[in-house]
Amino acid sequence: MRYPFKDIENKWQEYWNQHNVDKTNFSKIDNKLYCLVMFIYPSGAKLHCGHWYNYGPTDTWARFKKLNGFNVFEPMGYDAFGLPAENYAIKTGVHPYDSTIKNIEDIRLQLKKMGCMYDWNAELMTCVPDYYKWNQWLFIQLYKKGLAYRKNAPVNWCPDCNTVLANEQVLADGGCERCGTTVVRKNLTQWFFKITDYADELLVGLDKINWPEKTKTMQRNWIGKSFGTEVAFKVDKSHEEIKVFTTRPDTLFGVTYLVLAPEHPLVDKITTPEYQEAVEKYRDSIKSLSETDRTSTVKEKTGVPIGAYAINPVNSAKIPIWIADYALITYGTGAVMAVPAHDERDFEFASRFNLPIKKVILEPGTDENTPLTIAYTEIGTMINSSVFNGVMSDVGIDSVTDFLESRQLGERKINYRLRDWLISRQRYWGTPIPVIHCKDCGEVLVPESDLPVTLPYEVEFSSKGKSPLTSNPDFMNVKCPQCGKDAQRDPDTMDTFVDSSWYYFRYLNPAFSNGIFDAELGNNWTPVDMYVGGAEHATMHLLYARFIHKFLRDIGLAASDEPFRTLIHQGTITNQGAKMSKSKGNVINPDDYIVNTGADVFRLYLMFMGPYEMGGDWNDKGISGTERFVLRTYELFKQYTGILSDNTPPDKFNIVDLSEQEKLIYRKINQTINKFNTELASFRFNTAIAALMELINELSKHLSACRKELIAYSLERFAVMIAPLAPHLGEECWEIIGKRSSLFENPVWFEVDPLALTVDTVSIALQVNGKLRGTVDVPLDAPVDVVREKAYSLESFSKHVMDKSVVKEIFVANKILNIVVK
RNA sequence: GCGGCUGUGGCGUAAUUGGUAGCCGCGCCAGACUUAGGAUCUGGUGACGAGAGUCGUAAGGGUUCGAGUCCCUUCAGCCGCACCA
Repeated sequence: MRYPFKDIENKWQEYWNQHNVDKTNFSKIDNKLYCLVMFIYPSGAKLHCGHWYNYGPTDTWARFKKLNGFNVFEPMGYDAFGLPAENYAIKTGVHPYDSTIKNIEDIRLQLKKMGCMYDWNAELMTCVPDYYKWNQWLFIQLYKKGLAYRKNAPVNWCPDCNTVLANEQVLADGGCERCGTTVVRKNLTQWFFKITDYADELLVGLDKINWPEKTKTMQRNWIGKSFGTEVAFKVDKSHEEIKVFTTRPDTLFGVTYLVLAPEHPLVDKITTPEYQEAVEKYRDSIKSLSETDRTSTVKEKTGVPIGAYAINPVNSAKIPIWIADYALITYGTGAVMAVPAHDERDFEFASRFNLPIKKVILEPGTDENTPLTIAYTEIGTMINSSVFNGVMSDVGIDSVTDFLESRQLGERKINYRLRDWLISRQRYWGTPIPVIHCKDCGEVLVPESDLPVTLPYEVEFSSKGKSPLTSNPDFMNVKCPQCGKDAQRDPDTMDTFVDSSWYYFRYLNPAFSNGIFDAELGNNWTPVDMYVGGAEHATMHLLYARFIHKFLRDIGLAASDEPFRTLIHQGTITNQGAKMSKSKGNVINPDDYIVNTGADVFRLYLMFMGPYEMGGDWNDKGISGTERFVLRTYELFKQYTGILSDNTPPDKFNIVDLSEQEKLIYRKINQTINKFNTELASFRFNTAIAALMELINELSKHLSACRKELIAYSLERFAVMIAPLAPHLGEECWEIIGKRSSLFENPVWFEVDPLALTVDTVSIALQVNGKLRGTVDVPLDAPVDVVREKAYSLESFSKHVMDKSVVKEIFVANKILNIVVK
């Protein structure tokens, strides 16, 4: 390849750097555009193809916007805390701080070679006190509002990572999000952020943001809002009552037993002595099961009665109380009213344990005596339901609830599947929790003036199951800020998702020392206009960040309701069908490509592979195509070096003055700009590149036959379009034809000449009975008579019409003439 | 099990949104330049057929003058959810 990519790419990277081309002027806000990619998680390997696929095309979009006149801010940073660095330390003895800093240095060099217009003044990393101090500050503000609290609860414990995990970090198969090890349940006292307080707002806010529907659906399902009724059942021969949550109060008359979660606190109180042993045995038997095993729909339902009975508040029926693991302590009240006739799970359970099945909703077309083979869960007529007999069950939901509310037997209730965010981790490489535990004063916040609580360097990493920080007495032992007596620091660190919940604010001025971030800048520059990152964060980072954003708004630090206005997920690049990972040894190293073809070619190829949101399997067979394209472009421009010095192209040409070949070129240029604008605006890089390839094919055929002004006109526009895609090449081409300043320093974008978009002749498809029988070229908007006449004079067409009677004629101007014959 | 997305030449893909299927690129074939070509340029390239033509967008059916596009059934792949009462 004769294209000197190395020289050219170095040259422009140096130029951009020296002239501060990529630095954002934050004072100009009328045309601001904040373009963000999910920052890099450096605690393991270096940049791979997937990162490039995320960052390169997004930078192309940002550059396109910059050329279009936007004041673009595009930052990059490092999500630098986290388990991998610590696990690496356990394995090799290299301290997480050292390995992370080293890694970041390597990654920074790689990033700079990509030629993205990151504002390096804005670079940040989360593992330094300057940053995590504000995690601690945030924690304190949440605590003060009652939104950070500690409780003992059944939590997800990863035995391999030796730490608890948030619900969001447990995979569908019950594995740990980081290492895949099966997560077990443990009862532990842990710190939580009360995201559930924002459940409803997190739900309705989704309607206002431009995110992929799929992601919004996932968040909606994760939040899991359901409307229902809470009904109180008295326990027979006891003062206790059991509250159940149900979405089907219309089936209340059909309750034949009650189920408590095995962990339900009432179980110990109301189990009768003769059942105690069986209950304990049952509880033991399910202890070893993971949450996923317990909630698996394929597993046969298990449970035991506890000897106590409950009274149905609407008909005073005495019904047995059971415990069963299909009742979850973590959802609703931890108790279920079982209506086997109208709930599949209850039906299965009742059938297995010979519990009565009482029909209270009649399926249309059946009668009371029709036996049930499966639960009937649809709408029907209520029966065996006292005063509600004959009412349709969908109406009955409200009527029964009204009835219960009027007698104080129950009330309407909204339940969420979302649970509070467990943020403490029994790990070292994270933000220390700013709390001191005092024997007398209990949990005491570290005063804000004492922040940051600095993460000590010296710790023992392999202290299994205990927070590593406990191994450093200098860190752990402190005086209580309230009473001054000996006390101990909280030994846990925060989930790294806390770091990433507000980093987009900090980017605006990472050196800001008067607060978590510069709120004025924050108000001017957020929400983020475009956010690009992987879909795997749908119910983790992307949910947490929305929560924290709303909290920051509520304490007066943010003006908007949502952090990310538009969200796009890049597809996944796989290798031989498998996700690239270090452990599988199938990672494609982009560095090799940069050395062999240059950054421009590589990012062009990534964009050309296919639709951005689809991703695909890695295959470099086609890279020579983009290589050739770059070379052809470069050589075309070289042919016309300095053309602008003695030819000043006009803003537009008058089409009628142009020769046939000039018309062709003039139209093609304008059509391409037009197409390019719409394609690039919506991240369709592949089609934008295809349009430019078509253009260069056309240019290399006809450009030399054009007058100099039109050549200059065409090349100016071509350079501007190639620039966002291949920025070094774009700048170089811009310079070759004689432009004096950098394109990205003085952005330019050309208007389309609308007159050049219309053609004067169109090719019309001729069909007989829907089959193509030829085409004719006619003037634009030619009437049917003209087209018909031309069509019939065409033998390949007319021979299919001859000797047949015309039934119908369909004519769509400029498109098609279809004759239906018999 | 439920829900969603996807399925187009040898390959990656495109298709003005119901109107000439296969743009662009890879690969392949032929030619040009060349001491040489795994460089570059030009042309060709869905299948079958000598040709007229016929067939062709996972499979089958339907709506329509006309379907890759809309509807129904089935299959395959990917993703999400999975006892949430």
